[in-house]
Amino acid sequence: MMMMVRKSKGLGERHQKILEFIASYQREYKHPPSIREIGEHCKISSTSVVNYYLDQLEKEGLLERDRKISRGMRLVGNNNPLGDLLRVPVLGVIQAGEPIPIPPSDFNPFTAEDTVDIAASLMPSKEKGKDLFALQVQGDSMIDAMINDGDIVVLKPAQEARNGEMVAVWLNDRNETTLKYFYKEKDGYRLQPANPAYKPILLKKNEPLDIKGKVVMVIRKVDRLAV
Amino acid sequence: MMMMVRKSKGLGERHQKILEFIASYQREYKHPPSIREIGEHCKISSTSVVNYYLDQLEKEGLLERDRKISRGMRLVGNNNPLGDLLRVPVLGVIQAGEPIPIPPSDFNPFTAEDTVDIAASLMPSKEKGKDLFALQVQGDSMIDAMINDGDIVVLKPAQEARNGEMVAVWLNDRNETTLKYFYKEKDGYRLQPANPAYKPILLKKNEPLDIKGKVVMVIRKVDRLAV
DNA sequence: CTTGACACAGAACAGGCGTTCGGTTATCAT
DNA sequence: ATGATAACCGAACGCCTGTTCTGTGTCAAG
Repeated sequence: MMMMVRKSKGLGERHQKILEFIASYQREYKHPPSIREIGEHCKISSTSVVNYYLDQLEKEGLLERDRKISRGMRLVGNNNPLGDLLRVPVLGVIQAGEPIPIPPSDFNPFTAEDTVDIAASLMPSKEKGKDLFALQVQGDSMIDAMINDGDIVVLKPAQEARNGEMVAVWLNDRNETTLKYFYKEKDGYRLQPANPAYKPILLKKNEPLDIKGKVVMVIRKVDRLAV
Repeated sequence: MMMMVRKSKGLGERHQKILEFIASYQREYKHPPSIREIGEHCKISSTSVVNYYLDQLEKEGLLERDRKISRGMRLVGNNNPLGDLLRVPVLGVIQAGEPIPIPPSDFNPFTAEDTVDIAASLMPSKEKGKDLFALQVQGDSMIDAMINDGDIVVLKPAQEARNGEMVAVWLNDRNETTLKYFYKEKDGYRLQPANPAYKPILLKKNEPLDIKGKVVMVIRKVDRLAV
């Protein structure tokens, strides 16, 4: 009888096939396959052999298994078609002259109507708390922050900032919220546009500084037509 | 004995609790809980009652179940912490004076070293093919396209474009690839920067127009410090 | 040729887990 | 009061599924 012998130390043909099957199965059924299902689709007649391969894939670090649990396996890292999403509520619209809404502490993302999903892998682990919120930019008011009409800005609530962070700040004299890089200087604060073609705003120490949040991400969907 | 009676037709406290438990369990263990595990954490002593609630949640359209399959349940839509990701390969860097790389047809996302995950829900369904690719912007060369140093641009391969679409186009005379809105005009083409503070580029009909791809998304992570 | 590692097959075991059914308590309209 | 209905409980049934054990054919090293 013909036997497959793995020449190289790496992955054999069957390892690859199993990996691909798990990924495609999970894409289709939204849950992992059972050992027997893997066997059927990969022409492996014994569950013990599938188990044997899964053990190897686990040793290779390509798979994680929850023993004793039905379908308790998942592809590790980049092979997993299903991944963690952060559900970020879109609280409203930001535009010149409008204050930005702040999420109430009892905010429940389950009942939020408008949310955007962000792959958790895109976020630094520090920001993965559930207090993130998003705003949709309306108009050209954020153009000096390199942010276009329609962009989605993801923010983390904050009342203060460190040098170089982009913050949403309420400008009392202009009666608007805007996005700028924040710098503390010896005689006050400098709010620097992201686009060097625009001039910074200088605030004296005695002027009120009302930071609403830090920008952690900007997302622009370009599927619509521009003007 | 005290019984919970659902006054409103909507979700009761227990429905909510079960929903939240499934989400948190799935976030932690990467697979759905069993009926008995739900019961334990939600103080429901009978598996039949959990089943009873799951049926209701399914009828409400908040849950999908694969009967007969262990842990065969998933939260529907926005409640599901695990979702479809698009694995977009980052093929390289785009900067003034550099041509952008084009993905070879035999490109295998499984072996790609550098990828970004995009929540599938962020993409219009049309673009969900696997031929998307991404580029990292280096330098300020794309500043007129409202794209900053470090931004990630997601592109769909294309050789032509319709009016109003943002394209990556090779400018032969300038010896660089750039991102502009595309417009066809009667005597040629107009390549319009996204920022109205910059002037458009006008191309005559006889000048070569070399479109590399259409921009479908721009992602800016603002966790780093700016200059 | 012997030995051992490897790649399998098949069967049996045991626990996990969804399902179902009979029964109980509380609320409410009639 | 009374029946209907919704919200439970507990136990039993039985399939699903991971695990384990015994055995076999292949191949390369000693």
